[in-house]
Amino acid sequence: MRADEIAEMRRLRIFEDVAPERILEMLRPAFLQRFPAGVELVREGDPADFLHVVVEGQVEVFSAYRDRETTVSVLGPGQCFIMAAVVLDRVYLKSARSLTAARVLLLPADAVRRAFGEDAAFARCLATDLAQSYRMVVKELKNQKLRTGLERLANWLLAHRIERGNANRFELPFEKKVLASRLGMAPEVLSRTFAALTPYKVKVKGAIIEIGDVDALTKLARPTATIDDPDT
Amino acid sequence: MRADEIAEMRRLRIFEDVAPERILEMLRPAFLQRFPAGVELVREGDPADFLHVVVEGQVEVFSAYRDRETTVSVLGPGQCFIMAAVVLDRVYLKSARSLTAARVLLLPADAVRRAFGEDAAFARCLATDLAQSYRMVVKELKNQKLRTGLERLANWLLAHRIERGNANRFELPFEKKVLASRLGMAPEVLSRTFAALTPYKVKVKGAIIEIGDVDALTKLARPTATIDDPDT
DNA sequence: ATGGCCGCTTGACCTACGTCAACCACGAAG
DNA sequence: CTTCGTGGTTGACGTAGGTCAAGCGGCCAT
Repeated sequence: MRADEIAEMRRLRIFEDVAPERILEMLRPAFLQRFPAGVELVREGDPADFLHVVVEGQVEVFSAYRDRETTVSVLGPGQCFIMAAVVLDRVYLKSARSLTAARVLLLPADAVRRAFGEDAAFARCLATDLAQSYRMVVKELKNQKLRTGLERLANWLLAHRIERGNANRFELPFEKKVLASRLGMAPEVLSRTFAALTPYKVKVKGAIIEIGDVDALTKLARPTATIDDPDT
Repeated sequence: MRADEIAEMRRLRIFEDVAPERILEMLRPAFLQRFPAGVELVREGDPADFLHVVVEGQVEVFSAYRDRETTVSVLGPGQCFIMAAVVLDRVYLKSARSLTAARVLLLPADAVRRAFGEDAAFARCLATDLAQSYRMVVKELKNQKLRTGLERLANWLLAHRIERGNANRFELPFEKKVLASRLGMAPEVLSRTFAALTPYKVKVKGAIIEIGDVDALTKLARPTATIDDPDT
């Protein structure tokens, strides 16, 4: 890794409050790798050799069972995945593939575990990160078990609107079939569900979404802090 | 708290590898409380004042949205809940109620956070516990998104059979309506789904379940380590 | 330019599941 | 013993969502 790359890496959230020497020690055996789109980075069931951090691009985390497949999340720069498997030295529970061309930082699992065992600041860092991840999944589980497809889409749109700085017009960050899988429905159903939102002034033209009446959509979606607020 | 109670508490899994003085320091401001069945212990959306540990009895963790409700998990002795909220100093994401009469250890949140900040062993303990909890929820999310009700029930039965020491005959640990909610279906649907398992030699007489042909049920359920194995 | 591929949409149909209501079994309280 | 309440079951029906197939439009490569 080059010096400028190392400088870039140490600003990652997982290294917050960790001593600089410790960060360098962990980065020494690490790789910063480039992948084209559509590559499987990690396969469910394999032992966890690396802690992965997305530096650039998008990574889809998904899982398969029988002939079905579902995407658990889509990660962007700064987010890392499969921390729990690395900390516990277990197999990956999910697979991951690059959705776009991507740069990924690969931290060898044993180095991470050693740092976890020796460095209290890093251990705390991982703990808070794990706690946040845990809460995210819990929210997603509630989203799935308590809401219909229409409600999930409506709430996703509202959450994404906020993420985009309250923009009432934005482009979908990934393909509709990925969104469908993330929301837990078939692509065809997503199409129909978008169509069902036209009475609420949601316009769809290709990947461009326009939310014509935020209040109407909010009344339909009924967002809740304990499911939809990422800071709660 | 009495001396014998304190001795009982320090054997809890969350205190593994934590120095005895530290444990005592955390237990000093703690309460060991008894609750009758059916009491709400924690309400979703409230700030997290206590880390709860079930010492005796059963606790149902659930969440509500609009007029719906779903149970996220049912906890028994030794398991603790809402750790993530305590560590991050956020509100509870889920509610909890006692399903039976129960004894619960209540550790004040600020004491837990102080110990987390000062004691590396305890921080690591929380981190691994959080990592395990994280993986459990991920498995449950996959269970929900990738399987039908029939598959969820079949797999739950197999998992529970193992938990009971490979007993082919056992009693349900809680009411069927709770099981239905845990599995993510209406109580009526659970009844019908049980009925649909008779061709696979599953007999139901009240709360007693008899699995007549483990192989047949396994062939139907197709359990997977990355969803069903609690040690994976 | 054009042929082919891929993502998306639409329609028709089917299945899994939720809902509502009646009914039954069992146990607690009178 | 009777009565009532609660948990569970069953039937009839409605709805959400999956599936299959056809068609459409944009985009890339020849």
